[in-house]
Amino acid sequence: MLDKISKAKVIVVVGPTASGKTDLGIDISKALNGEIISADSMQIYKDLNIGTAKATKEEQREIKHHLIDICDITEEFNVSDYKKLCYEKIEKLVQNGKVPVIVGGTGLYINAVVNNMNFDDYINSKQYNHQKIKSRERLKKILEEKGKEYLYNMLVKLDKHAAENIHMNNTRRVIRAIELAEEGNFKGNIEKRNDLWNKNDSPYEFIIVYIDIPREKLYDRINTRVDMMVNLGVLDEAKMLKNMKLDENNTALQAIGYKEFFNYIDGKESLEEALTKLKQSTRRYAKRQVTWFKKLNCDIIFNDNITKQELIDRLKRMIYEK
RNA sequence: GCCCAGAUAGCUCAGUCGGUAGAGCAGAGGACUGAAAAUCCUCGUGUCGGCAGUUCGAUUCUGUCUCUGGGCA
Repeated sequence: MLDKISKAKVIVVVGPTASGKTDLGIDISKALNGEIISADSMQIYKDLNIGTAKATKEEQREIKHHLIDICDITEEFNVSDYKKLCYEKIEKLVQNGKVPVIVGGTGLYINAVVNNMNFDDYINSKQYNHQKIKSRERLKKILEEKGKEYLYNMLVKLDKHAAENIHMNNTRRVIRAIELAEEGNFKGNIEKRNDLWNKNDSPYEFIIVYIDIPREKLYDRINTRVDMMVNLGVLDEAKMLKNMKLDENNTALQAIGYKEFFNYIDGKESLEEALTKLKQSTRRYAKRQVTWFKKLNCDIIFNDNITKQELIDRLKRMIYEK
């Protein structure tokens, strides 16, 4: 009981893409003396601004945003990096008397923070970049030559419990699990899995706000936002990214909002077609996000039944009153 | 006006030698523990264009009508 009271409160704003997280996060931060910590696997990268729907420079001047623009496009980054940096930021803000407001749509990152996922054998991914890519190429070659069944059996031998949780067809995650097992990280081990959930040991108490928008309305917002991005100049960003000739596995290339324009830039497709595809993959992404957040234990659902002011008042009470 | 080809799931189409039907795409649901805006799994009942005829039985055969392509006038 005493424990709970003494824990620093952290607000978390989640919701699908285009649901209005950025605006809500800023409004909450303004009202509660907060600063924003982004939880977004793509806004991590510098130079991807319009397509990732980053807060504008003006918005960032109004309210400080953290964990945005911290990597070059060529750099590797992963959940454990994120979790570590995020906890460091939270600690710093708390010490400065600020309310941390985590805003983002990357379910895995949110999960890692909120459930205090344990990465005690932390390895800085940047240092191991080269080695990892080499081992990934090796595994991909095995997949190509011997097939997914062979690859899957490799994992079964290395880490049976990890294999049980991964479908054989999900070769990408099979490869990732083999990589980890070969590094000595047996994530599938049952005892260890239980250890990974340390929610109650987290030094912070997370107050999760989920933005809930009717599907139809969300899809409308996605469509108009995509059109807006074109006017703002995503195509220039897409061209820049394309000209970098990055490795096909590069994380930044996975971002929705750039690769969809590549065929148009090459003249193989009309702009219309590219936009249709982009809107579609954004909708699908939003759907996957909704699935993810449904599982999260949210404290407040922000929908038409509650005004923004009511939400803020409620958060205020939760933070300052016992 | 005449001739030909179509009309089947939201879209594109397959199929049923007559026993009421299935793919791809779209869409929906789900998973997710070190690449996650990625990756993967599951889900297909629809007056088979309308009406009539033949038949035990028609989406399938026949006739007719409507509509859509294409050709000839």
